[in-house]
Amino acid sequence: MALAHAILVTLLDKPQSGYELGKRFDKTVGVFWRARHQQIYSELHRLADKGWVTGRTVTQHDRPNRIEYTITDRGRAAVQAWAAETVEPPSVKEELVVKLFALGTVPSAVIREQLRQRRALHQRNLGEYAQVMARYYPDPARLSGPALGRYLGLRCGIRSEQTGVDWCDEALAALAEAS
Amino acid sequence: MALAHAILVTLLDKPQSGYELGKRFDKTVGVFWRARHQQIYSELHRLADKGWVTGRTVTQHDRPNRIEYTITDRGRAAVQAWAAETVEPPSVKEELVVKLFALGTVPSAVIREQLRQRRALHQRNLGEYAQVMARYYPDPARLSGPALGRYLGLRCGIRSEQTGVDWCDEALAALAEAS
DNA sequence: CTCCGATATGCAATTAATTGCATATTGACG
DNA sequence: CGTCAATATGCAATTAATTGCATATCGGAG
Repeated sequence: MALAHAILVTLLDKPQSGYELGKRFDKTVGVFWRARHQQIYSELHRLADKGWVTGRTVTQHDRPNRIEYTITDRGRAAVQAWAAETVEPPSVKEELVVKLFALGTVPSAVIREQLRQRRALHQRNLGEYAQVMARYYPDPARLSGPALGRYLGLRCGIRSEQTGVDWCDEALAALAEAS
Repeated sequence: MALAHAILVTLLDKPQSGYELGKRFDKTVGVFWRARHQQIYSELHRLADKGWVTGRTVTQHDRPNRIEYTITDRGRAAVQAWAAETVEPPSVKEELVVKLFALGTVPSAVIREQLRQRRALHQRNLGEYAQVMARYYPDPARLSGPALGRYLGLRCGIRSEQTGVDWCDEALAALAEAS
């Protein structure tokens, strides 16, 4: 029941359509709670049924109409109640490490190739985050409220991507010797 | 389709019952691919149907009988095929960061409390990992094969728990000022 | 003797998530 | 003019995962 809350939290910022939410998700909250567009659309219907959001069709002439969702007071109350609940520990699905456990049965060259790809992914994400940081948070010391929260989320992303790069390097070094 | 492979990988080490797999999961592979016992039992049935594992009932006198599963050659082949496939990017569900995005609507004291709890969790995990490290990998330089893979998995866990602690500290410091 | 906790396995119902597909508009490219 | 990409929303089927419950044995505590 937390995708609902991830969507609500995004709507706190401003009213948005399902499509926008989907796009936005990729960059911000979605990094920490990924969802496909189908899931977002159906969750929005459920949220509307519960009265936590209201939808309004916005007629557009240059492109298909969109349905803009606004969080309601009851939705805001739901966010506050949820925020006060005990937080669940993070859930990770990290297939690459599972593959490492198969070393011995699987040739290390196969694993090394995947480690290189993973390293490149982390590096790419780091680059993107650096851009966001430079563009939106040039002066982190002055932040407060929602902006501070988003900044700290970005910092979390940066730290874990950097950790990913470092770990890949360590693993690649260890496997190079062991070849 | 990757819980199946997580189980197979664990069975590479030695034949195990569903119960053992469940216990083991908590400590090793399960850190990177969590699953409940119900899921493990039903997945084992599916794996047996596919002929990737074989089950054998072991009569026990001091406790209930258990079904010990052994990976087959076809199972081993499946592991190798899976290992060569492109690895999926890690999927994270990190509710705590989502909550941070609600700052402004949610009082920062609520978030701070949860950050403290999360920090304690990371610290606790670090302690457990340190024990495993001391007990099983006192001399990492000499490792090879499956043991090296498990060691690198542990290193991944240690690095990300440490990153978690550091990030919590950063967030707590930032929120203390902003109160 | 009864209850509790660890061991050991599992079913059934529900919810969450993925996969595959469907539809419709507009502008740009060739 | 046809096709492609981006915008925009959604259904249906399947799979994965969670929640809640059920059962059974054994040893130890009270």
